[in-house]
Amino acid sequence: MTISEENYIKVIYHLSLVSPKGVNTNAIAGMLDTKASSVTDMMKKLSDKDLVSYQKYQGVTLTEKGLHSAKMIVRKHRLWEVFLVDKLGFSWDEVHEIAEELEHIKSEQLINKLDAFLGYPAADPHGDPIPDAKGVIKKIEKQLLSEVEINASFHCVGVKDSSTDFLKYLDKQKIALGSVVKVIDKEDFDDTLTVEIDGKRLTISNKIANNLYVQ
Amino acid sequence: MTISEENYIKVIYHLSLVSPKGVNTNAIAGMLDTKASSVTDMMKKLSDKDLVSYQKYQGVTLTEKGLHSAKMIVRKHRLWEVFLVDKLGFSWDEVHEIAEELEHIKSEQLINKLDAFLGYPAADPHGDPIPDAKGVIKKIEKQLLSEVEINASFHCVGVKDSSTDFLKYLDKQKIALGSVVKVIDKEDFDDTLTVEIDGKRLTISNKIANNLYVQ
DNA sequence: TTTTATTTTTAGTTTTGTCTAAATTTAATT
DNA sequence: AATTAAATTTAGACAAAACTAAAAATAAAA
Repeated sequence: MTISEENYIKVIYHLSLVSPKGVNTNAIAGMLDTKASSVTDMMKKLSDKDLVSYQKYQGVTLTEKGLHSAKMIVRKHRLWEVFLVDKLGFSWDEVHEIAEELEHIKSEQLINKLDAFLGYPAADPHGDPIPDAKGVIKKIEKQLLSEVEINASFHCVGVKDSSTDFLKYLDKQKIALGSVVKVIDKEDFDDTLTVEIDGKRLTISNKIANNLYVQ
Repeated sequence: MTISEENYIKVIYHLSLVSPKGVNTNAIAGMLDTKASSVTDMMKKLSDKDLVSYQKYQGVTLTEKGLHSAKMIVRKHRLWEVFLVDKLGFSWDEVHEIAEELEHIKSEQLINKLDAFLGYPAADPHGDPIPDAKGVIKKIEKQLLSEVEINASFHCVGVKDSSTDFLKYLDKQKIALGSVVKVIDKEDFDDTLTVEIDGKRLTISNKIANNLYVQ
């Protein structure tokens, strides 16, 4: 499997989680910053290799084989992210790009030894679950901060949108995975929250609360 | 710089150490398992990028820029090898291939953080020196075991040929970097050595002794 | 249900890195 | 010094992965 093929498989996997009936050409092109025609070409190739099932104009889904490949790529990506943050001291907004490269390193032995070295982590630095060596993903039960009841306490366990801007905002406010959050008050007009994070009081917009997972 | 370009630069660097006057096309082709005509094509491209200086039929040498790039690739390769052996528990005959992939990961920050994480090692698991962030390589004074005087004691510090077969031989004989070697006797006829390694007596062919560096 | 708009695919090119086969240059030998 | 041998380069072709522009299919709107 080439790097390019792996990138297509990975994108189809992520889009499948949102639209499991079939992923359309334009969506893939958008994610990969390429053109729809290039996607069509690649779908034929991946279909020949039995990694996706594809019928003209009908969108694509991953085959069993393709799904497994996708999970292994995601596994590698997330394990490398843990390594970069826990061992090398990167902050969580810096690791995505580097992990995009590292996820294409081929050795299966490497990734399993890395997994052991890291202590078999369940989630990456953004709170996303890490598939095990067989591809099994343990679901992490979590709610968006925007949806929890008032006056209960939670732990931050992940982010929905992991764009650099959002992660930098969290860093600035000293919000990290594991931080304890308690919703003190919710404004009816615009859903702005007053929260207490690690004992510090903070006002948070609905957009922020809608991007932060708690448990 | 593409992965292919980096591989050419790296090979030219290694060949330059043996023939500093200029590396010839066929030698490069041999190392990269490609054809001489492909090498010629690539030399034009690398020359345009000012990474090598190249004149038809006259062989190539690295430019200042090319030399620096080569050292950075070697730095990455050897640091990753240290990581694989010291942190992940690979044996020294398993790491080369994986490091061949890892050496092409782009981030400079990554490699400097990795260097720090590993404790700024001076040499890789085969005893080869690791260039620092500026490209400076501290020479390791070393002699081939085949060339040392009888009855003196040394430490193993590296290997010349790091082929899998040779490394496996060393593993089998429990010879590792750091092992203490004392030459007891040398056969005049075929230069076979009788040595004591970590207290254990062993007979070693000249071919072996000629591949093992001591200090 | 036509017509229009959008999405997707086809057809034909481009670039990168490779190849083969032929031509050229350098090195070696007589 | 002329001839042969070896190494190197050119010319032309190919596969992978991308592109543009045009054609075809599907979805949306009148």
